[in-house]
Amino acid sequence: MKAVLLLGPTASGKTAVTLELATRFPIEVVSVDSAQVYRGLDVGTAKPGAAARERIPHHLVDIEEPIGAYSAGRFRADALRLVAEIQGRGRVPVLAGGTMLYYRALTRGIADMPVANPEVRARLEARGKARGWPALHRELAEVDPASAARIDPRDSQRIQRALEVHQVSGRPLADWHAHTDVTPLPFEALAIALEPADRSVLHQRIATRFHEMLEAGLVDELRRLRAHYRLEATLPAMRTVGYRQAWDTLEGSEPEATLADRGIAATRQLAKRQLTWMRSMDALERYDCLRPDLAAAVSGRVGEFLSLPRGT
RNA sequence: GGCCUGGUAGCUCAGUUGGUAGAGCAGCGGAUUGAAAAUCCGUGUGUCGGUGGUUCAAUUCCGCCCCAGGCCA
Repeated sequence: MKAVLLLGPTASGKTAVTLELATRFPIEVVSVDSAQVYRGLDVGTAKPGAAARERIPHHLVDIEEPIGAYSAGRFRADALRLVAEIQGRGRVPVLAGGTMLYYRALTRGIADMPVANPEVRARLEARGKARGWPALHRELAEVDPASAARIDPRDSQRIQRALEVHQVSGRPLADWHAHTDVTPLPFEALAIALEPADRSVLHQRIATRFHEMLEAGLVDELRRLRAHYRLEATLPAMRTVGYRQAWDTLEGSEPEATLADRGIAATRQLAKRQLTWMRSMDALERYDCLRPDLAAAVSGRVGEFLSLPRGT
């Protein structure tokens, strides 16, 4: 069985490519996106609209509450299940998105370690803030020297996670990692990567798109979300690009006049990190996402891939 | 037209009692195993507005010019 993987940074044109693919193949899209999973975050995540979702089934979009927390581990399980289901319907799964950790969890596996534990995290968070993360890093070195050596003493999130896993399971994180299941994907994959030949053009697109999001009511959307849910700035959904900056404006900690610039800069930084991930990954077929015939070119390649007999 | 203030990194600015300069933000490179659109690490990219003068040496002192803002006409 076959599946198409479509990776690219924000604003690289993934949506346009999937729309083109849908005109030629019976596809269903599995979103590889850590922000589009949250219901209500529509404008700022460039979520596919009602029209697109009517034409093409989209999975892993709007599956979690804004006060919830999705994860790489859940993504791997969900994506594997969905690929099988889609193939069972005789259709072609297209896994498209820009959350590279999710992509990695899918293709290279993820250790079967304990899930997030909110109570333990809250406790560690409080202690980290009170004593400083280097102090907790020294504690980590006692129980999990391998992870401590790998993690920077200032990297709050990773120190917290490593201590959490140890406290919950009694085993060091490094142990769990050493036993990561690396079973190959149960399907044949064509992995397409969209990268800009000229970064500055992507930057222009990002700026244009962010201004469009503001005009489309990004701030009002956040205002409504805040009225309906008990949101906190620390929630994953509220730390996403655009919503985080709009949050700061609504709270009054940053001026509204700088919102566009702050959002655009954050988006550029996101794109840069996504591109760093992509540079380090192999087995990708790379396309310049700025070429005018991008959708047609990818579509042609996908047609070739799907018509080839299995295994050739 | 006259006077005043400013012109230094992509932006906002600091600084050099004369020895060619540094912060924040932005940018760029990297890490990335259940919060990842997160969390971190590394890294100054510069005819110091132009031009002439003084000086061993000028971004710094002086003259003139240009530009921006303010005040007065």
